[in-house]
Amino acid sequence: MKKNVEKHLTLRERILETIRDAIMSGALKPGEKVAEPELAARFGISRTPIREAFRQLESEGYLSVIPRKGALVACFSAKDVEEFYAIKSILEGYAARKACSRLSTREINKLEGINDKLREIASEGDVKHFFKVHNSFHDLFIRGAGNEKLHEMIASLLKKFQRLRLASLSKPGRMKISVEEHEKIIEAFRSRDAVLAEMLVQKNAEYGGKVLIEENGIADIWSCQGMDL
Amino acid sequence: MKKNVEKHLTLRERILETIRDAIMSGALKPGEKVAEPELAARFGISRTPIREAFRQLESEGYLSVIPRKGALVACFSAKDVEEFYAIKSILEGYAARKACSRLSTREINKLEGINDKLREIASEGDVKHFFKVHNSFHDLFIRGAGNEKLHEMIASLLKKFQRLRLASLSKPGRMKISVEEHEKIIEAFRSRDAVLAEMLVQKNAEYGGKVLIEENGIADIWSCQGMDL
DNA sequence: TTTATGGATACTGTATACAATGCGACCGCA
DNA sequence: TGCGGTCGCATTGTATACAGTATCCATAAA
Repeated sequence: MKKNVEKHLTLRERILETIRDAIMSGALKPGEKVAEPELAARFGISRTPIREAFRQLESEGYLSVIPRKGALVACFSAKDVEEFYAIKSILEGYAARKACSRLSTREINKLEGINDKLREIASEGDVKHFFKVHNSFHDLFIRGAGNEKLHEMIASLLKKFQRLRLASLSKPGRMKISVEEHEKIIEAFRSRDAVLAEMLVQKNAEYGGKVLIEENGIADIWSCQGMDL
Repeated sequence: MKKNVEKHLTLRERILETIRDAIMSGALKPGEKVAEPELAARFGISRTPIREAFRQLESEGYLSVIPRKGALVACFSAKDVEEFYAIKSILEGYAARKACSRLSTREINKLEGINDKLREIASEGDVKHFFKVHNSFHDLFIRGAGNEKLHEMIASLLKKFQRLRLASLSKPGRMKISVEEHEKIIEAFRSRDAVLAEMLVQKNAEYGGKVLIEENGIADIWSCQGMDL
């Protein structure tokens, strides 16, 4: 009776989104155990769709399922973070290089518009809002590379590490710096300097990682001390 | 009573491997429908573990599951192939660049040893054997980059497109050229020329893709004409 | 007091039963 | 003959029941 539109989604699909959101938002913490019967009771459904959702979440890297023991929310080690930002840097850098010759003037203007908005949000200090708009900035030029698989790969990678990136942007002054970096990137796009654009985007990504690793690390928040995988 | 060692694998894990192998080897063709009841009957198990395996295979990109319609083996379009080789090129290239300064002389010698073996197999014309050893060559220097996540990403990407790469290597003369390219790559490693190594590995990957796309394409074998998604 | 062993409990893995939806064939009508 | 609708079957989605195993706690022995 409520939302007939999305009533055609299967229970599995809905529970999948629910759990994934809970993990990304931090409601479910890394290392925390996720029990099937509890979720089944909570949502008033059987274990079957939940188990199927678990399998997908495991493949996507959100859960570590240990046979006959159960599912744990995946943890990040410092090395994971380092590796993540390295890969992000390569892939986004490549996307920027390719996009440089493909972006229309109209799209570059749109990037400028997004960045103007980001500057505004940054001065207000609304990190979550900044994060959303920030994502659309990157999304735009990554799509511009014209490689759909690449776009998917980056998107799923970013999704998995969303918490970390949010934490990175939350560091004092990070938002402002981000806006300035974007400005330079836009400049490179305008002058169709592919090499420069790639370099700037790479630096941008690497900097995001450094901020997290250097300042007292992530160990206290995201890793799972005393837990083996 | 048969194989106690691997008896501790769950049915789901075993059926997962079985289906994935069937897809990678081509026993299950792209676009072909995979029915749960049939598999259940064939292996004498219930649908439950099969369904869970489907969810993983879907996340990994081997199956396209359409709600209430069933599972199809995923298809490749020409664009998929193009995009795949582009990504492979970037990631492997980066791995080579990083590995260049990290590989020990011992490891480089091992690469040389593998390539000698490849030359031998190439002259015999055993494509499947060549393929296996060829993979170990790439695996070695990709691991050498010291980025475990990168290694995983490349591995899962290659796995998914295994059929294509095998087809690429099967083109006449491709194996011999591959050996020669490897030689140059090893040379670059020896002289610790990271930029050259990256460039060569990229070219190597791109060439593998070109071979497939240019020569009468893949459309006749791998794509699914008249099928949407 | 500490450790080991036994059982109870709770959870995972699998099977089966049932519900709901989609597809196709057959029949009726124009 | 062609088109449309309805019925029935097959397949997918979900629930439930059962079996096997791991964990925890209590009790007993050293």
